[in-house]
Amino acid sequence: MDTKTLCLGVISLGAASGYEIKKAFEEDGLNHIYHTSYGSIYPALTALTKEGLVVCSAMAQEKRPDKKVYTITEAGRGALLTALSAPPAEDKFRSDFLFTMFFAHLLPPQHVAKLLDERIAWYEGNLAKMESSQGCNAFVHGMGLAVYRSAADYLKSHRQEFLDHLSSADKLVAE
Amino acid sequence: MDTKTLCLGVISLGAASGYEIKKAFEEDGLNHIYHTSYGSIYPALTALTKEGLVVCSAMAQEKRPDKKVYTITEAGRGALLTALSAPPAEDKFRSDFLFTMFFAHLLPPQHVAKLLDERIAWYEGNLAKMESSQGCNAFVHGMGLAVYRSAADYLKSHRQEFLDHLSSADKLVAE
DNA sequence: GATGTATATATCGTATAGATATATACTGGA
DNA sequence: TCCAGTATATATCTATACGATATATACATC
Repeated sequence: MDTKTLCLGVISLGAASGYEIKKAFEEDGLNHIYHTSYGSIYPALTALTKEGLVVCSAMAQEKRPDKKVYTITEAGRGALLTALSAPPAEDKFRSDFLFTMFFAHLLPPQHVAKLLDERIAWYEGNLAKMESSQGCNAFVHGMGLAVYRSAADYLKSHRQEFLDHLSSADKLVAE
Repeated sequence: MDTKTLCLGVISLGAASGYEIKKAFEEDGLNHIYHTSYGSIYPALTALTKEGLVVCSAMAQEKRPDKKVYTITEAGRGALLTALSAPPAEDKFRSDFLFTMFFAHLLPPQHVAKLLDERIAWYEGNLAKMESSQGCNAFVHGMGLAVYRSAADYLKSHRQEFLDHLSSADKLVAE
């Protein structure tokens, strides 16, 4: 799913600026589903405009920087439908944290404990945010909640076991 | 977590070739935790060798292409420890599928049903593979299992509800 | 008065993903 | 038997993506 499609999707829900598209991937229903950055969004919007899939209208704002609002065209709706009809790529979970835990035996136990606690807090913080906002698509929102909840639950219920396992393995090495 | 660190981590568990490092991120315990490609691995191995963090020994093989086996150095173990001690980035879940489901109202219902069934099968297939292999790190392996299981369970238990919701929303539009 | 956050666009360099090229050997089906 | 597909193995190329940075204004907070 390239950035052009991501932008087109957001704009299909209503005219938006690059800044607002970025926010949609941070706050709104798209959070934790896909990620993107200004470095990809702005060039994508320029390309979409050139291809006639969106139109741009500059908006002068009082007390705010000028805003460029992009609106989807009929051709844009067609292109979005085509892109969404292609077989979706595999779901990918990427975790610096789990990679680090894979090598926890190399790290001081108190550092591992700190990392575990921080990640539990991170998941719980996100869960609280997600639970308070209902998201625009209940099915997608619910899936995010289910996955994050299981991650938080797993970390909480296996934290001590893992730390115990690490320290007992350490003792064996010391012997 | 850059590719150099990913390679260094795998090599720290035992000497490995670029091909074997790739496999570690596809089959072994690192599957579903982090992803990388030859386009990143081979340049990373070259850089690691130049920096003296790994050493390369060419291995001629009978009936197989030559293999370059990389072994970690003491400096490499130090560099790995330093990299693992840095604060880990946020966990990121990226799903073409969920992004598509976010716009399910634009797609034919039977196509949405097909996508749901395929994704359920995909999660269940992965779960079966993960359950049969025990992984080298029980904690990390267990987290992967927990998350995938919750994803599969969620999709199975909300599939029909979602499809019903889509068709009823469709009827409202038609009226 | 200084610092931080929010709004808003844009670009730059590096890193990454994914496809492709090359080569050999084995396996399974038509 | 031949052909296609899969597995082993390295390497590179291009397009894209990420993350940091620059710029500018306004507002809140300390």
